[in-house]
Amino acid sequence: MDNLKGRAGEILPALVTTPADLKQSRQKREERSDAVQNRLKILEVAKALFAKNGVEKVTMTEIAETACIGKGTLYRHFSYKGELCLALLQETSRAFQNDVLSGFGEEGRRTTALGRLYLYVDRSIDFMEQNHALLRPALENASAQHNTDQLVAYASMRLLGAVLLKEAVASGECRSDLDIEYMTDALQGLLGIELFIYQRQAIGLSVDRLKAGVRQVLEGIVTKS
Amino acid sequence: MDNLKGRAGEILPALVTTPADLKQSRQKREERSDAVQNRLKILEVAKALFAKNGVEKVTMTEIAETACIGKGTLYRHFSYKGELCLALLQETSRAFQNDVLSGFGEEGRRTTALGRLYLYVDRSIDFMEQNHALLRPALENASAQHNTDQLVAYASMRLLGAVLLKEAVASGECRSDLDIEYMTDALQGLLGIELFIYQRQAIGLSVDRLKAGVRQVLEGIVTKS
DNA sequence: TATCTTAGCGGACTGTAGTCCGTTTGTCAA
DNA sequence: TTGACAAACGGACTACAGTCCGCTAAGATA
Repeated sequence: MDNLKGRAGEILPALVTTPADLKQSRQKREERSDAVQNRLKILEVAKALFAKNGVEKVTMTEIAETACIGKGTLYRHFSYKGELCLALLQETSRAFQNDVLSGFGEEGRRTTALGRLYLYVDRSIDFMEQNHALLRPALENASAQHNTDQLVAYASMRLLGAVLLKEAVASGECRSDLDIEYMTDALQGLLGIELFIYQRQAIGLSVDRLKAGVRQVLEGIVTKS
Repeated sequence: MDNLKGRAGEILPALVTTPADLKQSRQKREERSDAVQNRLKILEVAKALFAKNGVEKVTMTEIAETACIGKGTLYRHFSYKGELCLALLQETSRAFQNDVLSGFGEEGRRTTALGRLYLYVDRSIDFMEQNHALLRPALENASAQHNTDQLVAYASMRLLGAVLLKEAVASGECRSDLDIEYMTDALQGLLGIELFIYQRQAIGLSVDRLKAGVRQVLEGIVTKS
């Protein structure tokens, strides 16, 4: 398994760059026109099938057949269902990611480092609420898979949490003996999609309750005053 | 998806009772002798194969072939690999579960409710360290699956955390406005096997660091004195 | 326009999960 | 001991994931 430590530098830029962008800059030839067409067709078909039958129920074979392409072609574009989900999430994600990266715009600028950490939590939970159907398959087995996009997506989120935590500690708002590295993962755990779905659907907690809950945990590491 | 709320009463007794015990008390006829033999053979073969090739690599088909039984027979006993892992975990689990249920013996009696919560964390992490290879397949997709044993195992752990948290709040050691229900899930999240494996293997945190980390989080909800 | 190169295509193929159902056999009652 | 019955067996079968590799045609070159 890859060790993600210290890869922050390479990962961050990827956040604001789509895989397509990267490919174009790395490769000599552009993608062939039929390949572009097929990619679009796959995404279109997948989107429709997911909407109709639910992500879980749709098989890769079904997608290939519906799109009238061979399985080889499908797998050339997306090596498993999660990658397809990730691609469908791209548009939505970008807005979210830019928001986080920009420091949450005006709202973020008006508050402290700790405030931005809270904003990060709220936005993450909102994002999960809106996209959990695609997020689960997109991230499952993230640590086991060796899929680059998935690792990047996961590591990016982790890094953002780490940065915000570090800032909050540096600004003196959090206890200085905090194990930031552990807390980063703990935060990722609390904001994990599996836990989210369990809490929302099996336990029935509301979005606001989840936000308040994470906040309550974070309040615990705040410098006592 | 099942709502687990309020099922505490039925779940707790199951913890100290093996599936076999339950079957015996519920059914008229005892299990047929050839069935008992086959079950033992399957467990034996699975244990050996898991040890030799790693749980991930071993397939259900391979287990059936090695045990010289039909696939139907295998699936009659264990409907998927995780159930097999759960069965193999039974012995080890029981010691752990009894320990928790007994209130951590002498050590638990000498300390406070909060102390027992910390003990619970430590023991859980130790347990994961020893059994993660079987625990991951045993619990994966726990929320999605409708497997009874799995739900019981998961819900039992959740309940124990809830009880210990409640006691700690009742004894005045934790902030009284704590959202216990949320915190229960959060604790489950922090003690989740997926996060554990990620932190241990991908990030490389030590067992002691994990214990200390969870404790740091819990210290945050402790009544300030 | 003709030729060449190779990215991309597609479907046959392999391996696994999991089901189905006709057959076998352990157990119990007479 | 025998017959009846259901529990248990087992392997053929279906469905899906994912790979492989020979073929097709896009588009670069001249």
